[in-house]
Amino acid sequence: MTVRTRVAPSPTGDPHVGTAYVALFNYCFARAHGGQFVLRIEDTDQARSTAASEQAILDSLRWTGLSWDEGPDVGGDFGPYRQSERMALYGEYAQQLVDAGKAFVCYRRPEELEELREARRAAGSSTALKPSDLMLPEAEVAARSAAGEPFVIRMVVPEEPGSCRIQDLLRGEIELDWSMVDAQILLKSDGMPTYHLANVVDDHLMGITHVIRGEEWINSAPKHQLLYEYFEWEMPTLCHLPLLRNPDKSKLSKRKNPTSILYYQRMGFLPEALLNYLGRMGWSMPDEREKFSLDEMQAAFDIKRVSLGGPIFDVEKLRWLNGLWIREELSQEQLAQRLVDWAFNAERLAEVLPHLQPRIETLSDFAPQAVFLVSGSVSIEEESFASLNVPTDNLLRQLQFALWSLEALQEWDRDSVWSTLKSLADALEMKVRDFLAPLFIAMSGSRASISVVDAMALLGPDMSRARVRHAIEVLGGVSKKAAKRLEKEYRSLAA
RNA sequence: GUCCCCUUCGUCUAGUGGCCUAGGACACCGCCCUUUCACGGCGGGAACAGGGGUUCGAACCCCCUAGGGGACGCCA
Repeated sequence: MTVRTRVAPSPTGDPHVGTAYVALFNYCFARAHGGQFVLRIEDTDQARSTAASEQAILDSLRWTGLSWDEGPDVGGDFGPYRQSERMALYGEYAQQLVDAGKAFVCYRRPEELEELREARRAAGSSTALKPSDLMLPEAEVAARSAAGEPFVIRMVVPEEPGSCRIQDLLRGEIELDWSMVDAQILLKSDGMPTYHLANVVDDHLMGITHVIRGEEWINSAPKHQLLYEYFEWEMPTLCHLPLLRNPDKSKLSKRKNPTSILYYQRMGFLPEALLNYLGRMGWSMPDEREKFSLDEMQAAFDIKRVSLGGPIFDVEKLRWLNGLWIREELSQEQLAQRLVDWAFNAERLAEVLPHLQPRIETLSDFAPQAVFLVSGSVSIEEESFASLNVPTDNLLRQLQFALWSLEALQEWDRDSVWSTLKSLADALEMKVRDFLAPLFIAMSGSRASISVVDAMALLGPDMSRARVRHAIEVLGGVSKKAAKRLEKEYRSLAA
């Protein structure tokens, strides 16, 4: 038995807790059955996949304590630096399908696709585009081909009414209508495969027998099943896990919650506790105990004990569990070591000291000035902003705009943060100093601290954003209505 | 809008036809321990979404309704 987790690097390089969640269940399932657990990195999207973002996700998964087996080397090593090999690999399989009449070359332009979809939406039906919808007259195809227009390869899908049956390990049989399944793009115009093709080809080449993934994939299972049929390969067993949710029950997202593993690491959660907590999401020990190690979970693991309701990620309970681990599982010496490794190691100090050395007169000045860099959150209230003499509404506006721009930021370093905030201040026709003032307080809890941009770089994206969010909340929050109005204004600023 | 998935305390869950007057945990409240605060101990309030069936018997099986979520991309 071989079980895999596909890990998708995010453009910002933040490894998502959802990835660790799925990986944990894959790990336990594989190990409990004496099988192999392997990782497969998604690198079919050139925008999100860099050597750094791949390394980041691997590192943070390793931090949680999960381990994996070396899988077969499919299509060359991972990474964009080996892209040409991978293109050749998937291109071959795509061609194989084209030759067999199971896939076709498509020269449709994005505008045309949008038009077709719009027409269907207006008709109130499914927006799935079928091969016959996409067909162009032969002369047109020849013309576009001769003009060197970009093309994609799409899969052929059934057009007649009917449904497809999918077997799910937890849900049993799921019946999905073919009318919902579109002529999925297999090979993009840049020559890279989409998830769907890469997924099936990789899994086959890697000898994957079980696929445990998020519920969001159920709807594309028919495509995958069809591809297995086209290639005449044996299909792995599918199992769809429930999705982790925000407190408002929507799919866990960084707009509403810190979702990066790095955040929980920086926040001072123990990897054992984080994994333990994730193991309690939709799953329970047979004896119902709350605290258990990875080994214990694996030993008692039974995939049938997964409950299907999407669990809400509750940081309060995670904190309690983390406290249990600290109190009950760590000796004083071990705790001391954890503390050192966490924030008081030479490497971290080297990042922080350049900013603080010029500002301290005695060694004891260090702690009060650095406290906000190691704290999980800063204690601020509405009063904290009073000295700025800016109306609350304006403060909220500035903070909300800053938050949005920071959420959109792809690279998190001093310069990127600075230029984003600077251009925002310019757009608002504000002095950078005035614009940054409330952010200063949001980050550090005071008006006197190291440069806010440096502080954000040191704190990292999730921690920084969480603090801006906290400040907004402290100031009374932004109502839905106000958010809508602000968003409009924000968009016009960006334009 | 269309299709799919889901539905036990506020939250995480136990529960697979009688053991359920529905158990545990977080959070909350009260009491005890304690020079304070935590920790710890004891206790409390708090749920089977609604309606129909099936059955001697339904949280558990079936149907309908409602609610929530997801998918509908040259993202994964």
